[in-house]
Amino acid sequence: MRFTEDSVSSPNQAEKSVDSIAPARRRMGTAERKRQILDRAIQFFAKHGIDGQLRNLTKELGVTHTLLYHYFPTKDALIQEVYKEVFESRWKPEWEDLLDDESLTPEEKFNAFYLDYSNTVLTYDFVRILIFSGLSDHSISDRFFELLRSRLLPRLIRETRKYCGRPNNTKPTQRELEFLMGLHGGVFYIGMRRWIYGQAIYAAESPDTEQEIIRDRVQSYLHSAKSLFA
Amino acid sequence: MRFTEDSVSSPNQAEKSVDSIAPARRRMGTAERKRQILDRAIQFFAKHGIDGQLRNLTKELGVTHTLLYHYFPTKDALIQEVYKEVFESRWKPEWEDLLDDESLTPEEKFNAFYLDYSNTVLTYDFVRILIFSGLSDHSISDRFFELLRSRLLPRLIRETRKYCGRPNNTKPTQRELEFLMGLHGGVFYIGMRRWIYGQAIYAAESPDTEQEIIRDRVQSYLHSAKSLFA
DNA sequence: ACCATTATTTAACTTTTGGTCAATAAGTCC
DNA sequence: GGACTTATTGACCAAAAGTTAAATAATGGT
Repeated sequence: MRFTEDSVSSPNQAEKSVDSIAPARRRMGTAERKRQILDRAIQFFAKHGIDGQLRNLTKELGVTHTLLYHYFPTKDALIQEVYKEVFESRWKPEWEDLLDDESLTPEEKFNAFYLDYSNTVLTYDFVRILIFSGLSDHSISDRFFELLRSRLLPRLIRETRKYCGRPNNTKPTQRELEFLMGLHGGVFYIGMRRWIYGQAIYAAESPDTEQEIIRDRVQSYLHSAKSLFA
Repeated sequence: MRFTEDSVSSPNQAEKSVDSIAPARRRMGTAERKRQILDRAIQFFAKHGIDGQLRNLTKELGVTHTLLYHYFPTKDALIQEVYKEVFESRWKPEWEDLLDDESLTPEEKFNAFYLDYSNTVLTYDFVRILIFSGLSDHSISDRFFELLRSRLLPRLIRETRKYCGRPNNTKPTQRELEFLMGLHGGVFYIGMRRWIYGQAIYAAESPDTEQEIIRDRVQSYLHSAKSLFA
Protein backbone atom coordinates (compact mmCIF):
# COMPACT_ATOMS: atom_id res chain seq x y z
CA MET A 1 0.00 0.00 0.00
CA ARG A 2 2.46 2.57 1.08
CA PHE A 3 5.34 3.04 -1.23
CA THR A 4 8.54 4.36 0.19
CA GLU A 5 11.82 4.48 -1.63
CA ASP A 6 10.68 1.99 -4.18
CA SER A 7 8.96 4.71 -6.07
CA VAL A 8 12.30 6.40 -6.38
CA SER A 9 14.24 3.36 -7.35
CA SER A 10 11.84 2.51 -10.16
CA PRO A 11 10.93 5.80 -11.77
CA ASN A 12 9.64 4.23 -14.92
CA GLN A 13 6.51 2.67 -13.52
CA ALA A 14 3.52 4.36 -12.06
CA GLU A 15 5.46 7.34 -10.92
CA LYS A 16 2.32 9.32 -11.21
CA SER A 17 -0.89 8.34 -12.84
CA VAL A 18 -2.91 11.45 -12.47
CA ASP A 19 -2.26 14.30 -14.76
CA SER A 20 1.30 13.62 -15.70
CA ILE A 21 1.93 12.94 -19.32
CA ALA A 22 5.63 13.33 -18.87
CA PRO A 23 7.39 12.01 -15.80
CA ALA A 24 8.24 15.69 -15.70
CA ARG A 25 9.73 16.68 -12.48
CA ARG A 26 10.31 20.20 -11.49
CA ARG A 27 9.23 23.69 -12.04
CA MET A 28 5.56 24.00 -12.54
CA GLY A 29 4.00 27.44 -12.83
CA THR A 30 2.96 28.97 -9.57
CA ALA A 31 -0.70 29.24 -10.38
CA GLU A 32 -1.02 25.79 -11.90
CA ARG A 33 0.81 24.12 -9.07
CA LYS A 34 -1.32 25.82 -6.48
CA ARG A 35 -4.42 24.81 -8.38
CA GLN A 36 -3.14 21.26 -8.63
CA ILE A 37 -2.40 21.06 -4.95
CA LEU A 38 -5.76 22.46 -4.02
CA ASP A 39 -7.65 20.07 -6.27
CA ARG A 40 -5.78 17.16 -4.88
CA ALA A 41 -6.18 18.38 -1.35
CA ILE A 42 -9.94 18.44 -1.75
CA GLN A 43 -9.96 14.80 -2.77
CA PHE A 44 -7.46 13.92 -0.13
CA PHE A 45 -9.11 15.58 2.83
CA ALA A 46 -12.50 14.37 1.71
CA LYS A 47 -11.14 10.87 1.93
CA HIS A 48 -8.96 11.00 5.01
CA GLY A 49 -10.40 13.87 6.94
CA ILE A 50 -8.49 16.90 8.08
CA ASP A 51 -6.16 14.65 10.02
CA GLY A 52 -4.73 13.30 6.81
CA GLN A 53 -1.00 13.69 6.69
CA LEU A 54 0.60 16.22 4.41
CA ARG A 55 3.32 13.78 3.52
CA ASN A 56 0.77 11.42 2.07
CA LEU A 57 -1.02 14.16 0.24
CA THR A 58 2.12 15.36 -1.48
CA LYS A 59 3.19 11.83 -2.22
CA GLU A 60 0.15 11.56 -4.44
CA LEU A 61 1.34 14.64 -6.23
CA GLY A 62 4.86 13.38 -6.58
CA VAL A 63 6.44 16.20 -4.64
CA THR A 64 7.93 16.68 -1.22
CA HIS A 65 5.65 17.67 1.58
CA THR A 66 7.67 20.77 2.26
CA LEU A 67 6.67 22.17 -1.09
CA LEU A 68 3.24 22.83 0.36
CA TYR A 69 4.68 25.53 2.53
CA HIS A 70 5.74 27.39 -0.54
CA TYR A 71 2.09 27.84 -1.45
CA PHE A 72 0.26 27.71 1.84
CA PRO A 73 1.59 29.12 5.08
CA THR A 74 0.22 26.30 7.16
CA LYS A 75 -1.79 23.13 7.01
CA ASP A 76 -4.74 24.88 8.49
CA ALA A 77 -4.60 27.57 5.84
CA LEU A 78 -4.70 24.88 3.18
CA ILE A 79 -7.71 23.29 4.81
CA GLN A 80 -9.47 26.59 5.00
CA GLU A 81 -8.96 27.07 1.29
CA VAL A 82 -10.26 23.59 0.68
CA TYR A 83 -13.37 24.35 2.64
CA LYS A 84 -13.87 27.62 0.87
CA GLU A 85 -13.37 26.08 -2.52
CA VAL A 86 -15.79 23.26 -1.94
CA PHE A 87 -18.56 25.26 -0.40
CA GLU A 88 -18.42 28.45 -2.33
CA SER A 89 -17.90 26.94 -5.72
CA ARG A 90 -20.82 24.56 -5.53
CA TRP A 91 -23.60 26.81 -4.46
CA LYS A 92 -25.70 27.67 -7.47
CA PRO A 93 -27.48 31.00 -7.45
CA GLU A 94 -29.64 29.60 -10.23
CA TRP A 95 -31.48 27.60 -7.64
CA GLU A 96 -33.01 30.76 -6.34
CA ASP A 97 -33.93 31.91 -9.82
CA LEU A 98 -35.45 28.57 -10.55
CA LEU A 99 -37.64 28.70 -7.47
CA ASP A 100 -38.70 32.23 -8.36
CA ASP A 101 -39.57 31.38 -11.93
CA GLU A 102 -43.16 32.47 -12.46
CA SER A 103 -43.74 30.12 -15.35
CA LEU A 104 -43.30 26.93 -13.35
CA THR A 105 -45.69 25.16 -11.04
CA PRO A 106 -44.60 24.42 -7.48
CA GLU A 107 -44.37 20.77 -8.36
CA GLU A 108 -42.11 21.42 -11.32
CA LYS A 109 -39.93 23.66 -9.22
CA PHE A 110 -39.51 21.11 -6.45
CA ASN A 111 -38.66 18.38 -8.88
CA ALA A 112 -36.24 20.45 -10.89
CA PHE A 113 -34.60 21.84 -7.80
CA TYR A 114 -34.07 18.62 -5.90
CA LEU A 115 -32.92 16.82 -8.99
CA ASP A 116 -30.24 19.39 -9.61
CA TYR A 117 -29.46 19.91 -5.95
CA SER A 118 -28.86 16.24 -5.40
CA ASN A 119 -26.59 16.06 -8.42
CA THR A 120 -24.54 18.97 -7.19
CA VAL A 121 -24.39 18.40 -3.49
CA LEU A 122 -24.49 14.65 -3.14
CA THR A 123 -20.94 14.15 -4.35
CA TYR A 124 -18.11 12.40 -2.55
CA ASP A 125 -16.20 15.59 -1.87
CA PHE A 126 -19.08 17.66 -0.77
CA VAL A 127 -20.85 15.25 1.50
CA ARG A 128 -17.76 14.10 3.31
CA ILE A 129 -16.14 17.48 3.70
CA LEU A 130 -19.38 18.98 4.92
CA ILE A 131 -19.59 16.32 7.57
CA PHE A 132 -15.94 16.44 8.52
CA SER A 133 -16.39 20.13 8.94
CA GLY A 134 -19.50 19.76 11.03
CA LEU A 135 -17.90 17.12 13.18
CA SER A 136 -14.99 19.29 14.15
CA ASP A 137 -15.61 22.97 13.83
CA HIS A 138 -19.04 24.13 12.72
CA SER A 139 -17.80 27.44 11.45
CA ILE A 140 -17.69 26.21 7.88
CA SER A 141 -20.75 24.05 7.63
CA ASP A 142 -22.65 26.85 9.29
CA ARG A 143 -22.02 29.02 6.29
CA PHE A 144 -23.62 26.50 4.01
CA PHE A 145 -26.65 26.09 6.19
CA GLU A 146 -27.04 29.78 6.50
CA LEU A 147 -27.38 29.96 2.73
CA LEU A 148 -29.86 27.14 2.85
CA ARG A 149 -31.85 28.76 5.60
CA SER A 150 -32.01 32.22 4.16
CA ARG A 151 -32.09 31.59 0.42
CA LEU A 152 -33.79 28.28 -0.14
CA LEU A 153 -36.06 27.32 2.72
CA PRO A 154 -38.29 30.41 2.52
CA ARG A 155 -38.76 29.88 -1.18
CA LEU A 156 -39.51 26.21 -0.74
CA ILE A 157 -42.07 26.96 1.94
CA ARG A 158 -43.62 29.61 -0.26
CA GLU A 159 -43.98 27.12 -3.08
CA THR A 160 -45.36 24.54 -0.72
CA ARG A 161 -48.01 26.96 0.38
CA LYS A 162 -48.79 27.88 -3.17
CA TYR A 163 -49.24 24.21 -3.93
CA CYS A 164 -51.60 23.89 -1.00
CA GLY A 165 -53.51 26.95 -2.08
CA ARG A 166 -52.62 28.86 1.05
CA PRO A 167 -51.47 32.46 1.27
CA ASN A 168 -47.83 33.19 1.98
CA ASN A 169 -48.35 36.09 4.33
CA THR A 170 -46.90 34.67 7.54
CA LYS A 171 -43.53 33.43 8.64
CA PRO A 172 -42.96 29.72 8.13
CA THR A 173 -44.00 27.79 11.18
CA GLN A 174 -41.76 25.27 12.87
CA ARG A 175 -44.04 22.53 11.78
CA GLU A 176 -43.86 23.56 8.16
CA LEU A 177 -40.09 23.84 8.29
CA GLU A 178 -39.69 20.54 10.01
CA PHE A 179 -41.86 18.81 7.51
CA LEU A 180 -39.79 20.29 4.74
CA MET A 181 -36.60 19.21 6.50
CA GLY A 182 -37.97 15.70 6.42
CA LEU A 183 -37.86 15.80 2.66
CA HIS A 184 -34.57 17.61 2.59
CA GLY A 185 -32.91 15.27 5.05
CA GLY A 186 -34.22 12.26 3.26
CA VAL A 187 -32.52 13.46 0.12
CA PHE A 188 -29.26 14.21 1.87
CA TYR A 189 -29.39 10.80 3.45
CA ILE A 190 -28.90 9.35 -0.01
CA GLY A 191 -25.47 10.94 -0.02
CA MET A 192 -24.78 9.76 3.48
CA ARG A 193 -25.43 6.16 2.63
CA ARG A 194 -23.43 6.36 -0.51
CA TRP A 195 -20.39 8.31 0.63
CA ILE A 196 -20.22 7.79 4.36
CA TYR A 197 -21.50 4.33 4.97
CA GLY A 198 -20.35 3.03 1.63
CA GLN A 199 -23.64 1.40 0.86
CA ALA A 200 -24.79 0.75 -2.63
CA ILE A 201 -27.78 2.87 -3.19
CA TYR A 202 -30.65 0.75 -4.21
CA ALA A 203 -31.20 2.87 -7.25
CA ALA A 204 -27.66 2.84 -8.49
CA GLU A 205 -28.47 0.63 -11.44
CA SER A 206 -30.46 2.82 -13.73
CA PRO A 207 -30.11 6.58 -13.72
CA ASP A 208 -33.84 6.85 -14.26
CA THR A 209 -34.57 5.24 -10.95
CA GLU A 210 -32.65 7.89 -9.09
CA GLN A 211 -34.86 10.53 -10.61
CA GLU A 212 -37.91 8.45 -9.93
CA ILE A 213 -36.97 8.25 -6.29
CA ILE A 214 -36.65 11.98 -5.92
CA ARG A 215 -39.92 12.45 -7.73
CA ASP A 216 -41.64 9.98 -5.46
CA ARG A 217 -40.51 11.86 -2.42
CA VAL A 218 -41.33 15.29 -3.74
CA GLN A 219 -44.71 14.04 -4.79
CA SER A 220 -45.24 12.59 -1.36
CA TYR A 221 -44.12 15.75 0.36
CA LEU A 222 -46.39 18.06 -1.57
CA HIS A 223 -49.31 15.74 -1.48
CA SER A 224 -49.06 15.28 2.25
CA ALA A 225 -48.49 18.93 2.90
CA LYS A 226 -51.84 19.60 1.39
CA SER A 227 -53.63 17.39 3.85
CA LEU A 228 -51.43 18.20 6.84
CA PHE A 229 -51.71 21.95 6.55
CA ALA A 230 -55.21 22.20 5.27
CA MET B 1 -10.08 25.32 29.53
CA ARG B 2 -7.19 22.98 30.08
CA PHE B 3 -6.08 22.57 33.60
CA THR B 4 -2.56 21.49 34.25
CA GLU B 5 -0.89 21.68 37.59
CA ASP B 6 -3.35 24.19 38.86
CA SER B 7 -5.79 21.47 39.57
CA VAL B 8 -3.25 20.00 41.88
CA SER B 9 -2.38 23.19 43.60
CA SER B 10 -6.01 24.05 44.27
CA PRO B 11 -7.67 20.79 45.03
CA ASN B 12 -10.71 22.41 46.54
CA GLN B 13 -12.18 23.90 43.39
CA ALA B 14 -13.43 22.10 40.33
CA GLU B 15 -11.06 19.25 40.74
CA LYS B 16 -13.57 17.17 38.95
CA SER B 17 -17.15 17.94 38.34
CA VAL B 18 -18.37 14.69 36.97
CA ASP B 19 -18.91 11.94 39.40
CA SER B 20 -16.45 12.82 42.09
CA ILE B 21 -17.89 13.51 45.48
CA ALA B 22 -14.54 13.26 47.14
CA PRO B 23 -11.39 14.64 45.58
CA ALA B 24 -10.46 11.04 46.14
CA ARG B 25 -7.31 10.09 44.44
CA ARG B 26 -6.13 6.61 44.15
CA ARG B 27 -7.16 3.05 44.26
CA MET B 28 -10.49 2.50 42.63
CA GLY B 29 -11.83 -1.00 42.19
CA THR B 30 -10.86 -2.69 38.97
CA ALA B 31 -14.33 -3.13 37.61
CA GLU B 32 -15.56 0.32 38.54
CA ARG B 33 -12.51 2.01 37.10
CA LYS B 34 -12.79 0.15 33.86
CA ARG B 35 -16.45 1.03 33.66
CA GLN B 36 -15.64 4.66 34.40
CA ILE B 37 -12.98 4.80 31.72
CA LEU B 38 -15.24 3.20 29.17
CA ASP B 39 -18.10 5.55 29.87
CA ARG B 40 -15.87 8.53 29.62
CA ALA B 41 -14.21 7.19 26.51
CA ILE B 42 -17.57 6.96 24.79
CA GLN B 43 -18.25 10.60 25.47
CA PHE B 44 -14.73 11.56 24.58
CA PHE B 45 -14.42 9.76 21.28
CA ALA B 46 -17.91 10.83 20.31
CA LYS B 47 -16.76 14.38 20.74
CA HIS B 48 -13.25 14.31 19.34
CA GLY B 49 -13.31 11.32 17.07
CA ILE B 50 -10.99 8.39 17.31
CA ASP B 51 -8.04 10.71 16.89
CA GLY B 52 -8.65 12.18 20.30
CA GLN B 53 -5.59 11.96 22.47
CA LEU B 54 -5.47 9.54 25.33
CA ARG B 55 -3.79 12.11 27.50
CA ASN B 56 -6.76 14.41 27.15
CA LEU B 57 -9.19 11.62 27.83
CA THR B 58 -7.49 10.63 31.03
CA LYS B 59 -7.10 14.22 32.06
CA GLU B 60 -10.86 14.40 32.23
CA LEU B 61 -10.78 11.43 34.54
CA GLY B 62 -8.07 12.89 36.72
CA VAL B 63 -5.62 10.12 36.09
CA THR B 64 -2.49 9.61 34.06
CA HIS B 65 -2.75 8.31 30.54
CA THR B 66 -0.60 5.36 31.42
CA LEU B 67 -3.32 4.04 33.63
CA LEU B 68 -5.32 3.20 30.54
CA TYR B 69 -2.81 0.55 29.66
CA HIS B 70 -3.56 -1.19 32.87
CA TYR B 71 -7.09 -1.81 31.67
CA PHE B 72 -6.81 -1.85 27.90
CA PRO B 73 -3.87 -3.27 25.99
CA THR B 74 -3.96 -0.59 23.33
CA LYS B 75 -5.83 2.48 22.20
CA ASP B 76 -7.42 0.53 19.42
CA ALA B 77 -8.68 -2.08 21.84
CA LEU B 78 -10.31 0.67 23.86
CA ILE B 79 -11.96 2.08 20.76
CA GLN B 80 -13.23 -1.32 19.77
CA GLU B 81 -14.83 -1.67 23.16
CA VAL B 82 -16.36 1.75 22.81
CA TYR B 83 -17.85 0.80 19.47
CA LYS B 84 -19.12 -2.47 20.81
CA GLU B 85 -20.64 -0.83 23.83
CA VAL B 86 -22.41 1.88 21.88
CA PHE B 87 -23.79 -0.23 19.09
CA GLU B 88 -24.59 -3.45 20.82
CA SER B 89 -26.09 -1.96 23.92
CA ARG B 90 -28.50 0.31 22.12
CA TRP B 91 -30.14 -2.03 19.72
CA LYS B 92 -33.50 -3.01 21.12
CA PRO B 93 -34.86 -6.39 20.18
CA GLU B 94 -38.22 -5.08 21.34
CA TRP B 95 -38.43 -3.14 18.13
CA GLU B 96 -38.88 -6.34 16.24
CA ASP B 97 -41.49 -7.55 18.69
CA LEU B 98 -43.32 -4.27 18.43
CA LEU B 99 -43.46 -4.47 14.66
CA ASP B 100 -44.69 -8.04 14.88
CA ASP B 101 -47.40 -7.26 17.38
CA GLU B 102 -50.65 -8.48 15.91
CA SER B 103 -52.80 -6.19 17.98
CA LEU B 104 -51.47 -2.97 16.51
CA THR B 105 -52.32 -1.27 13.26
CA PRO B 106 -49.48 -0.46 10.85
CA GLU B 107 -49.91 3.19 11.67
CA GLU B 108 -49.59 2.60 15.39
CA LYS B 109 -46.51 0.47 14.83
CA PHE B 110 -44.78 3.05 12.69
CA ASN B 111 -45.48 5.79 15.15
CA ALA B 112 -44.45 3.81 18.18
CA PHE B 113 -41.35 2.50 16.50
CA TYR B 114 -40.01 5.75 15.14
CA LEU B 115 -40.78 7.57 18.33
CA ASP B 116 -38.76 5.10 20.35
CA TYR B 117 -36.11 4.63 17.69
CA SER B 118 -35.45 8.32 17.50
CA ASN B 119 -35.18 8.58 21.26
CA THR B 120 -32.68 5.77 21.39
CA VAL B 121 -30.56 6.36 18.35
CA LEU B 122 -30.61 10.10 17.94
CA THR B 123 -28.29 10.74 20.84
CA TYR B 124 -25.00 12.59 20.82
CA ASP B 125 -22.91 9.50 21.36
CA PHE B 126 -24.66 7.30 18.91
CA VAL B 127 -25.00 9.65 15.99
CA ARG B 128 -21.46 10.92 16.13
CA ILE B 129 -19.76 7.61 16.72
CA LEU B 130 -21.77 6.00 13.98
CA ILE B 131 -20.62 8.66 11.58
CA PHE B 132 -17.03 8.70 12.76
CA SER B 133 -17.04 5.00 12.22
CA GLY B 134 -18.55 5.27 8.77
CA LEU B 135 -16.14 7.97 7.78
CA SER B 136 -13.07 5.93 8.55
CA ASP B 137 -13.60 2.21 8.58
CA HIS B 138 -17.07 0.94 7.75
CA SER B 139 -16.58 -2.26 9.61
CA ILE B 140 -18.54 -1.02 12.59
CA SER B 141 -21.32 0.99 11.03
CA ASP B 142 -21.85 -1.91 8.67
CA ARG B 143 -22.87 -4.07 11.58
CA PHE B 144 -25.55 -1.64 12.57
CA PHE B 145 -26.95 -1.33 9.09
CA GLU B 146 -26.97 -5.04 8.68
CA LEU B 147 -29.27 -5.25 11.67
CA LEU B 148 -31.40 -2.53 10.18
CA ARG B 149 -31.53 -4.19 6.81
CA SER B 150 -32.30 -7.67 7.99
CA ARG B 151 -34.42 -7.06 11.08
CA LEU B 152 -36.28 -3.85 10.57
CA LEU B 153 -36.68 -2.94 6.92
CA PRO B 154 -38.55 -6.11 5.92
CA ARG B 155 -40.96 -5.62 8.78
CA LEU B 156 -41.48 -1.99 7.96
CA ILE B 157 -42.15 -2.82 4.32
CA ARG B 158 -44.55 -5.52 5.37
CA GLU B 159 -46.46 -3.07 7.53
CA THR B 160 -46.45 -0.53 4.74
CA ARG B 161 -48.00 -3.05 2.41
CA LYS B 162 -50.53 -4.01 5.00
CA TYR B 163 -51.47 -0.38 5.37
CA CYS B 164 -51.87 -0.12 1.61
CA GLY B 165 -53.95 -3.26 1.54
CA ARG B 166 -51.44 -5.10 -0.59
CA PRO B 167 -50.23 -8.66 -0.14
CA ASN B 168 -46.76 -9.29 1.25
CA ASN B 169 -45.82 -12.16 -0.96
CA THR B 170 -42.91 -10.65 -2.89
CA LYS B 171 -39.54 -9.27 -2.02
CA PRO B 172 -39.48 -5.55 -1.30
CA THR B 173 -38.79 -3.63 -4.47
CA GLN B 174 -36.08 -1.03 -4.71
CA ARG B 175 -38.67 1.62 -5.08
CA GLU B 176 -40.43 0.59 -1.92
CA LEU B 177 -37.19 0.43 0.01
CA GLU B 178 -36.03 3.76 -1.27
CA PHE B 179 -39.27 5.40 -0.36
CA LEU B 180 -38.97 3.96 3.12
CA MET B 181 -35.39 5.19 3.34
CA GLY B 182 -36.71 8.64 2.63
CA LEU B 183 -38.65 8.51 5.86
CA HIS B 184 -35.83 6.82 7.72
CA GLY B 185 -33.21 9.24 6.50
CA GLY B 186 -35.39 12.18 7.27
CA VAL B 187 -35.61 11.01 10.85
CA PHE B 188 -31.89 10.40 11.14
CA TYR B 189 -31.28 13.83 9.69
CA ILE B 190 -32.79 15.25 12.85
CA GLY B 191 -29.85 13.78 14.73
CA MET B 192 -27.43 15.02 12.12
CA ARG B 193 -28.58 18.58 12.45
CA ARG B 194 -28.57 18.43 16.18
CA TRP B 195 -25.32 16.60 16.89
CA ILE B 196 -23.19 17.15 13.82
CA TYR B 197 -24.09 20.57 12.60
CA GLY B 198 -24.96 21.88 16.02
CA GLN B 199 -28.19 23.38 14.88
CA ALA B 200 -31.05 23.97 17.19
CA ILE B 201 -33.81 21.74 16.07
CA TYR B 202 -36.86 23.77 15.41
CA ALA B 203 -38.86 21.57 17.67
CA ALA B 204 -36.55 21.72 20.63
CA GLU B 205 -38.93 23.84 22.63
CA SER B 206 -41.77 21.56 23.48
CA PRO B 207 -41.36 17.83 23.70
CA ASP B 208 -44.77 17.45 22.15
CA THR B 209 -43.64 19.06 18.97
CA GLU B 210 -40.93 16.50 18.46
CA GLN B 211 -43.51 13.78 18.58
CA GLU B 212 -45.78 15.74 16.35
CA ILE B 213 -43.02 16.00 13.77
CA ILE B 214 -42.42 12.30 13.69
CA ARG B 215 -46.13 11.69 13.46
CA ASP B 216 -46.43 14.09 10.58
CA ARG B 217 -43.76 12.30 8.66
CA VAL B 218 -45.04 8.83 9.37
CA GLN B 219 -48.49 9.94 8.40
CA SER B 220 -47.15 11.41 5.21
CA TYR B 221 -45.16 8.31 4.40
CA LEU B 222 -48.01 5.89 4.82
CA HIS B 223 -50.52 8.10 3.16
CA SER B 224 -48.31 8.61 0.14
CA ALA B 225 -47.34 4.99 -0.06
CA LYS B 226 -50.95 4.19 -0.57
CA SER B 227 -51.21 6.35 -3.63
CA LEU B 228 -47.71 5.63 -4.97
CA PHE B 229 -47.96 1.86 -4.80
CA ALA B 230 -51.60 1.45 -5.61
C1' DA C 1 26.19 31.86 -22.23
C1' DC C 2 25.28 34.09 -18.00
C1' DC C 3 22.47 35.78 -14.37
C1' DA C 4 18.52 36.43 -11.54
C1' DT C 5 14.52 34.30 -9.95
C1' DT C 6 12.11 30.95 -7.62
C1' DA C 7 10.20 26.20 -7.65
C1' DT C 8 11.74 22.23 -5.36
C1' DT C 9 14.38 19.39 -2.36
C1' DT C 10 17.33 17.94 1.68
C1' DA C 11 18.22 18.05 6.32
C1' DA C 12 16.90 19.10 10.59
C1' DC C 13 13.92 20.76 14.49
C1' DT C 14 9.93 20.41 17.52
C1' DT C 15 5.85 18.84 19.31
C1' DT C 16 2.76 15.41 19.68
C1' DT C 17 1.46 10.97 20.96
C1' DG C 18 0.94 5.94 21.56
C1' DG C 19 3.32 2.88 24.31
C1' DT C 20 6.82 0.62 28.02
C1' DC C 21 8.70 -0.13 32.55
C1' DA C 22 10.25 0.32 36.91
C1' DA C 23 9.08 2.71 41.11
C1' DT C 24 5.43 4.11 44.44
C1' DA C 25 1.70 3.80 47.47
C1' DA C 26 -3.24 2.51 48.69
C1' DG C 27 -5.80 -0.94 50.24
C1' DT C 28 -6.31 -5.72 52.46
C1' DC C 29 -5.33 -9.69 55.11
C1' DC C 30 -3.00 -11.76 58.88
C1' DG D 1 1.79 -3.02 62.31
C1' DG D 2 3.89 -5.72 58.64
C1' DA D 3 3.52 -8.09 54.32
C1' DC D 4 1.35 -8.69 50.06
C1' DT D 5 -1.25 -7.29 46.12
C1' DT D 6 -2.00 -4.16 42.54
C1' DA D 7 -3.78 0.44 41.22
C1' DT D 8 -1.35 4.46 39.94
C1' DT D 9 2.35 7.34 38.63
C1' DG D 10 6.75 9.42 36.65
C1' DA D 11 10.41 9.08 33.54
C1' DC D 12 11.35 7.73 29.19
C1' DC D 13 11.20 5.98 24.24
C1' DA D 14 10.32 6.04 19.32
C1' DA D 15 7.71 7.12 15.62
C1' DA D 16 4.67 10.43 13.54
C1' DA D 17 3.80 14.83 11.75
C1' DG D 18 3.83 19.95 11.24
C1' DT D 19 7.17 23.46 10.31
C1' DT D 20 11.61 25.94 9.12
C1' DA D 21 15.94 27.11 6.79
C1' DA D 22 19.35 26.49 3.74
C1' DA D 23 20.90 24.28 -0.49
C1' DT D 24 19.82 23.00 -5.31
C1' DA D 25 18.39 23.41 -9.91
C1' DA D 26 14.84 24.77 -13.53
C1' DT D 27 13.44 28.50 -16.17
C1' DG D 28 13.26 32.99 -18.43
C1' DG D 29 15.37 37.24 -19.71
C1' DT D 30 19.31 39.67 -21.59
